[in-house]
Amino acid sequence: MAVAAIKETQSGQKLKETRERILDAAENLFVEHGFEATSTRMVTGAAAVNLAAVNYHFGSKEDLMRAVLRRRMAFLNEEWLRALDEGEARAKAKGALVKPSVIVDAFFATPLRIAAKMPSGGRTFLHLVGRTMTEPSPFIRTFLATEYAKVLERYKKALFKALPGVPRAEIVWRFHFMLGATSYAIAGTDSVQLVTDWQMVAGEGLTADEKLLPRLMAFLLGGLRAPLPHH
Amino acid sequence: MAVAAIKETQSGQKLKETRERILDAAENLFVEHGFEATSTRMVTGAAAVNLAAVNYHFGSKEDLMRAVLRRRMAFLNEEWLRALDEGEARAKAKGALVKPSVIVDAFFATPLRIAAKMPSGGRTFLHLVGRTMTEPSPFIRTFLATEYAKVLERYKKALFKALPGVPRAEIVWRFHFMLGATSYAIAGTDSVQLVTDWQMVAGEGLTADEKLLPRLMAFLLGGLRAPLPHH
DNA sequence: GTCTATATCATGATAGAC
DNA sequence: GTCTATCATGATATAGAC
Repeated sequence: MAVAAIKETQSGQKLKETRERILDAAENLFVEHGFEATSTRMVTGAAAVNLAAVNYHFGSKEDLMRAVLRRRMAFLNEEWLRALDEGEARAKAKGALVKPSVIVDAFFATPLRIAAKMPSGGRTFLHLVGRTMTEPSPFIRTFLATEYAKVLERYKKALFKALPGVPRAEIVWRFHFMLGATSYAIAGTDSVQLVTDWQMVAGEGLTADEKLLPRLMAFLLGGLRAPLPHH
Repeated sequence: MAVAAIKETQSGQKLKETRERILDAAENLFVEHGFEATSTRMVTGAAAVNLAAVNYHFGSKEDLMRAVLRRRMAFLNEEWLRALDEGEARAKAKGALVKPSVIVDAFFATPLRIAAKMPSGGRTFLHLVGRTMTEPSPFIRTFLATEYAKVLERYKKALFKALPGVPRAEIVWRFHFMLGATSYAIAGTDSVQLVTDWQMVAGEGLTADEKLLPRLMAFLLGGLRAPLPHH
């Protein structure tokens, strides 16, 4: 192997490692303190890279945040579409409509299943997904809106088809309620400590319990299937 | 009336007005941008008071945030306890257990009813309540934890009594899910715009619709009453 | 490509005149 | 009680050495 090739490989790997270290550190800090309260100094310090590295590799702090989100959302979006495709294919094979419970599972259980398969248990990933849903910074909200748009459109249409008797406005409302319940449960920002007299590992929060998934799904489906309110 | 008395009254009113103006401006800005992204200069600018006024009247930016929260939470806590007292008194008069739906209504509908009675429609108040539930700043979370502790303890016990057959852990989980659905719905931070093909006043968000309350209650009760997941 | 050093600016907070 | 002036600090971002 030529020396030039080795140098290129090393250079490429080193570069990738630096970028990745920054992304990892930034993800952790953004999740823990939020975007605004996290400084680039904290990021470069935690990543053990130079102060200028963030701007060199990403351009700005906002662009770093977008890169952090994009890295996770790309895979999440793929998995969301894959899960819905699979549900629809199964239903088609049986010649039946897709059940609402299948759609709800495909959407809301997918992040939890991704997290469960991640090396660290994926708690940071879940916190990221949940916390960003309530970030006030406008650029994050517009970024998420465009990033999620395609997937959400597909799920919305799937739910409309699966619930032909239900007014569409009601379906949309309930989808938002489900989103709220889920993002709060996985965000790890729960300041309401109701759990003191019931065993829970200290500091681990709701997401620590592996029973979260069945519990959450039961709740969401109960809410989705609830009788319609009087008009 | 003596001149001294007039002066005292004027001075007292002026003081109250300045403090209140700061609190109003801070509430709006904290709700819109979050605590970290809001500077004291933005607050004093919006309140049209001097830059030093925040520190003079409140001590620090954190103390200002606590004052903003306390001003609303005090009344909210009272109303929460009053609503639960009323529900329990009614049930006692009938010699029956308090129904879970009464407890859920007392807790989750109370902020919405308070907001509806407020002059501006109380949207800022709702956003404040919902938004602070997911603020990452540690001092806000510990403040909320202590501020809400007493009320939450009472509601938790009421729910345990009202649902004698249900495992307590399940009740606590579902209370958290209900909290998440509600705070997300009222926080006004929804970046997931699913509502494009269904009429909604631009920029008003979910809380603008006066149908939110019945819709939310139907969803929450459906979730609370859902069949328990398999263990 | 990477880091040192620094430019530029906004922040929270305070001292002291009035 | 209110204001002006200012402090020390920490922020993002960049210029230029290596």
